[in-house]
Amino acid sequence: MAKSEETSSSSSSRPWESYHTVYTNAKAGMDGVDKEKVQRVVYEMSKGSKYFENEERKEAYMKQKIENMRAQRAKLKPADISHYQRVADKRIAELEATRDLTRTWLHVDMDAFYAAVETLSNPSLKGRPMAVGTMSMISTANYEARKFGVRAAMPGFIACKLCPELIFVPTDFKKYTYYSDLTRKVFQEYDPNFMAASLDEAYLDITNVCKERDITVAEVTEELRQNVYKATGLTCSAGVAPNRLLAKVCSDINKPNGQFLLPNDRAAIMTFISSLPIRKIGGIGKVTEHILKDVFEIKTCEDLLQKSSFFCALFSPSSADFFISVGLGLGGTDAPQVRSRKSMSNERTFSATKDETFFHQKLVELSEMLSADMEKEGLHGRTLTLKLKTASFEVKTRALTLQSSLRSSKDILKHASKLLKAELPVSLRLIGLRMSHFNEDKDGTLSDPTQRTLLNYIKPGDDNTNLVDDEHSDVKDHSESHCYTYTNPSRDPLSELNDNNEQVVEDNGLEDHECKDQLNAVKSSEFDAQGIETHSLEGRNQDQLTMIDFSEKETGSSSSHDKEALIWLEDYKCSLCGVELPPSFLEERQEHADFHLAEKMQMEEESAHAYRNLPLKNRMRQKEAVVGQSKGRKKLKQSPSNGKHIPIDAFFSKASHNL
DNA sequence: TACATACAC
DNA sequence: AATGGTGTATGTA
Repeated sequence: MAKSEETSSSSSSRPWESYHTVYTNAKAGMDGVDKEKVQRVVYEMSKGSKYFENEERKEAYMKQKIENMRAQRAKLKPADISHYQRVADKRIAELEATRDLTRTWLHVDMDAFYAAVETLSNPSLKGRPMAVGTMSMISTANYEARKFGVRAAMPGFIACKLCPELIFVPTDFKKYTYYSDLTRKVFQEYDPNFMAASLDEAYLDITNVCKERDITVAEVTEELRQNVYKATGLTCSAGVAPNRLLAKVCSDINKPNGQFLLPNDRAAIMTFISSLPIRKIGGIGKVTEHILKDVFEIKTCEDLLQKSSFFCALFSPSSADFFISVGLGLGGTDAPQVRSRKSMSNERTFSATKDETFFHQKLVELSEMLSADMEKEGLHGRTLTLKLKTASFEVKTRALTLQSSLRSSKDILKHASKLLKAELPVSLRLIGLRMSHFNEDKDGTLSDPTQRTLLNYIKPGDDNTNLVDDEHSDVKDHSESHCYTYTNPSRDPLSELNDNNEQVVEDNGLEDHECKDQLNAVKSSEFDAQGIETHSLEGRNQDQLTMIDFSEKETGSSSSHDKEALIWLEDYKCSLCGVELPPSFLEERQEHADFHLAEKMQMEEESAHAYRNLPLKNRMRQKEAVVGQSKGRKKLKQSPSNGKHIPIDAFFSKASHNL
């Protein structure tokens, strides 16, 4: 009753309490945090935004879902309930029979991993509140920052408000991967088949080590953590339990730099589980917690077992099994199997726009990235999914399954743009592409992984490629996304040419300057400076490349097209205006050509009389002007839509005749 | 198969 | 000014 009083008053007098974020959940290092203040600040910074509106929309949807479930629950008659209770009891017995207490699982979790690594490479950050990420999004915060309520997944500008002293460090996945590999070498000594869950988490079956070395679980765990520290200078926390689900819960208990052991004993497990809030369980998130609490008054894992009849009555069998298993303290104990990847994707966020030329450009980039990533793993896919996030944060996916699998960026682009066209017009803030339904590579054209030109150049010798490597394929990240402009092999030779280019050298100097400023402002490490340098270098090389492509082809083919005919340079760019349209855009290209033809005819007609009387010299000059214009456009290709005579938007608008 | 959700890090 | 990217699983139609 005290609770209902609370909720009813909060919506009117204290509006921030009804904005349910994830930022005030109990988390390691957040003990002394003034939650009410955090809640208020987050609300103040968020309200009125598109994001906020979307959160409200989602919240409303959830409430609806809860109401539906309540109604269904209310429909159950006493007879139904006793029926489902029998069903549940049977299922409980069956699941109980699968309990395996013979294995000892250890879950390791590095403490504030990204932040800790950054502090290692820049010790002046020690003891100061710091976050890894940007003003838009924080990946990790160190413990000093967490005291202020700053935490992962919080936007940086809100964190700033909570902690004005907060230092931001940009993410550098190369570094984290390097340290992650060091930790994994340690893990390997305890379990050669350990499961890497992410860069900073792993599951180890330490049953055998304990037996073989005849030492206690506690000793093994202490030793492992000590060895991780020796190898990396980083602390970690560990949890030990008879299954992975519980081990994960346990590793959180004495975080940071601590461990917690749950004995392989049923009574101990049930005691442990009984008071455990369901939200601590991996797989139970904000929504599930809310539903279980509001519809069934379930807060702890013990409650899960008490209310199991409802699961059998109202949830799918697999959900019911999951909830009951959790209530029994069951979890995975089996040996990790090698799972093949199911999908591969990339997506980019940008400031919301309706610019269809921009969309097209994004699709080109995403297609090329995705294609390159698939090639690296020798994959071909059959299902392509386009992901869109509208300016109002609504997420849409549009999928297409093909008869035969594909991988080339052109094919991907062709289908992706078809999917996108059907959605126009829209205002978007994100576009993504996902490929799934894989077939293994037949022709074995695995590209050599030595192609990481820039990485080698920037940070030599960071690699120990003989790591254990499980399914931690989620390690693709910024380091790779930065490289996408280099993934087109046909361009690589040119990029080397550019290294000797005078202008690039000059720009390098400029960039250095910027990096130093960054360094001072952020008090960051030299790695970061290099990261920045990498990024902007690529952008410039891209421009350089395009120019070179252009002039080469222009001079090379000028003899053959005395009528100023449109040709597709590099099979890709219009020789007349520079617009980029891959061969797969057949209709688009035809229209584009028609446009130029019409334009030319009109021009000729208008100036036919005067032109014919001009001396040859002037006619040449006129032609040069066209070329010069094109070159200029290439340089300014960051804003491609401002070219009046490029009707690319029209291609997108005419969605219908391509479907 | 298509799409939306939920979840994790 | 400003709220990410990658991957899996699951429910539903």
